[in-house]
Amino acid sequence: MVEADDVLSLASQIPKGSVSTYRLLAEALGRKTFARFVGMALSRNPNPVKVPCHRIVRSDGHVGGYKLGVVKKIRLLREEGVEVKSGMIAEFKKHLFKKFITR
DNA sequence: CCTGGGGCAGCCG
DNA sequence: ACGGCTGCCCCAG
Repeated sequence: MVEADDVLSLASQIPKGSVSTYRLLAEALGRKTFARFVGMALSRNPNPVKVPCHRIVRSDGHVGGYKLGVVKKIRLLREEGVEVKSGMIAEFKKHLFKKFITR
């Protein structure tokens, strides 16, 4: 059974300056159809300090949504060194983190 | 480019 | 507790 906490646990593994995707988290959970649920789980638990939800974007490199406002999400990413242009992550692949520790 | 359907844990009535 | 709808999405058409 996959729970919201599993999502948060994976999300917190993303290092500063990197980004990952809803899809990758879903796959790390072993359920590639969970992308939507991943977003909801992050939204449900707004813990900006422990869980950097702003580092999670859509699989096509588009920024995606953010409970506290997309504008804020973009600002946070920029502060960490990830440039966002026209709603897209610049050099998406370069910043992409996908080595999640699962168990 | 836009549209629709899928998937399922949570939220809300 | 019960059922229906939703959601920080994804992909095929």
